[in-house]
Amino acid sequence: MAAGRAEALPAAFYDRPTEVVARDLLGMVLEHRTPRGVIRGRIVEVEAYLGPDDPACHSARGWSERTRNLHGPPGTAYVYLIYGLHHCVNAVTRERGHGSAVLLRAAELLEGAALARASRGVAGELDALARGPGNLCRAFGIGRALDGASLRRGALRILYGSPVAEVEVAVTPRIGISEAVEWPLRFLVRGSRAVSGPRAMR
DNA sequence: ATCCGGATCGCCT
DNA sequence: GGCGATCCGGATG
Repeated sequence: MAAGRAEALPAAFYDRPTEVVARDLLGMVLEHRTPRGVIRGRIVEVEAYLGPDDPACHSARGWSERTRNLHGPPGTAYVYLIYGLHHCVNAVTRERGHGSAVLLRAAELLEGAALARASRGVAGELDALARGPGNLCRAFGIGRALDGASLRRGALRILYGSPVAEVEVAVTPRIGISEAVEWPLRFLVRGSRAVSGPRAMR
């Protein structure tokens, strides 16, 4: 796959085992073109949710109206509300109907930091703007309106960036779940100051 | 009809 | 490290 071009990742990128997609999303670029301007960030932390056989995955409890887009074609955005106030954005993986996805947990802002700060309503440090899945969605202005949107065309896309070398990647258990707690499905860029979670998880 | 708990965050102690 | 904010789907009666 060609690197370094401002081109959206193709469906084939997403139509692979979810752990592989998750790991390969590190270093790719999340872009949201809004009426107010463009926000771009380098993805530095993700988690894989494997599908019906993964008890921590929303699809483990079958199909529902809320999780409809988790079962969409590869490269679909699955956005949902958690704890009544935070949004989380996922990239759907594998074939349509499988019900697996990668949660985007943190990004380093490359462009549109002022816009992101405005959306966040905070004057925080740059690295904290999109640290954590809820913060990432607020910084990028991602809400339920984007649930089901294609990440390959449209306002919200994931573009080629620079692949992250193996030595730069750390793998840990996922954060905030109560099932399959030990499964090593969280991937992060070592040393990135935008990564969320306690130090022990980095 | 009601109740529960969640892939979180920021402020409090 | 603990807790409240605040919504909605799913389970239970």
